[in-house]
Amino acid sequence: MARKQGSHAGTTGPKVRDAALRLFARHGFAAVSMRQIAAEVGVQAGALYLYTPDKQTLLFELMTDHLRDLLEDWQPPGGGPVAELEDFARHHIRYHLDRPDLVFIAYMELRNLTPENFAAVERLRGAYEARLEAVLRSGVADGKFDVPDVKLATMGLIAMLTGVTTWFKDGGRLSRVDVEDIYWGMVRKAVSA
Amino acid sequence: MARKQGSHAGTTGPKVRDAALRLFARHGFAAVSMRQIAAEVGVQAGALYLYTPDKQTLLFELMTDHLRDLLEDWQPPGGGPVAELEDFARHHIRYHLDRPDLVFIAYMELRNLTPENFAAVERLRGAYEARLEAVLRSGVADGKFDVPDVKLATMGLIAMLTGVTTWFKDGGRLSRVDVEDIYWGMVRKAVSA
DNA sequence: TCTTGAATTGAACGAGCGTTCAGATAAGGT
DNA sequence: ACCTTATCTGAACGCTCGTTCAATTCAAGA
Repeated sequence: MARKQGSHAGTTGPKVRDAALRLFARHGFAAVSMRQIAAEVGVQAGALYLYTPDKQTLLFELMTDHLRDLLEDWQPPGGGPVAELEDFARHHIRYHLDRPDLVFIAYMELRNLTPENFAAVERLRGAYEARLEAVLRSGVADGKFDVPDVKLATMGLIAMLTGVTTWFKDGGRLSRVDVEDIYWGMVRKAVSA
Repeated sequence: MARKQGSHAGTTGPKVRDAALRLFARHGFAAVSMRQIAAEVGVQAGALYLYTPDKQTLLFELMTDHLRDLLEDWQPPGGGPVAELEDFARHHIRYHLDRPDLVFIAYMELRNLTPENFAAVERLRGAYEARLEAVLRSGVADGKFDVPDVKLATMGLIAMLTGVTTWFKDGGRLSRVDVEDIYWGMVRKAVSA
């Protein structure tokens, strides 16, 4: 009854995060117990506290790491507003289809964050939205796009693109590239001058 | 310590549902206890079981009543695909802005339903989506719309429109009608031939 | 006014919760 | 081979959970 064979912080730590991610996404933060996470990892509940100060921080760090990844994943590539908007749309869809659990959690469990943690997550999300907003604004400025309200268009487009995670299944009627193409077509037309 | 003054099933019943709705939306189904709901209503926890067989059914009935309302709220008004699409978009936005808590719950708490209850809710949601799908399909048939995939366009448009609940605040920069107009403009262009 | 039944209390049930910690064991540098 | 230290166990803490039920009181029809 003590340290286990093969135990190593470098392997257990990520396993804790993976298990928490999967379980939070499937059942919701509040519905998942530390003992369930521990069972998934193969340790006792007490051992989790070597890797996180508490349950709330576990959630918070999953969210912020995800949003930081998302921000790093896309920088405006240049080439003008239309090319940048296409690049954004395709990257957004790819990133979201690759990490459905993280996306789900980052949208759904905001209310389980403390006010400070919530503010930090909202700041990161705002930074991402500002990227798209800047592309739209520059496209409006040189007459490539026509939208009555850039902020609203930003929110509308992100909602539409993110929604792909709610229905897309690999091996279905449409491939990922098909989906990218079709969404990009709708985005392009929705903001076209 | 027993029956309270002014007690009446006709008043307590709705109060239970209202309190559950508000609390579920704010904190999540799993994070809300029957005792919290009871406190909000002004009764003891045991009394709730006169109005619902259990906590899960309370959630399920909130969802199904909402979706049935949504289905009743909009019938194709005729006048051709373009007019019908506009009517759908405007109704969808209005309905969702009027019931943010119900909308939130119906999207977020699906994973807390039993498989049977989940299937029933999905059936209702599918019926609603089929309404929009039919409008798009008829518009494509007579050349008014051009979308590469009607099903995907349906999901994309509903996601975009529903997303309005995540950011709209009354008294902000844009009125509800402004928002309706702008979203309708984007929808129209996104599916335009 | 009396009686009947609907509405509610308050206590209790067993179970599970997040978190802490002393003690035990394996890993890894010397 | 030894020793230190990182890793983990298992028990325990006080608390809350959903749900049940006998007892009690109010409302309302006769």
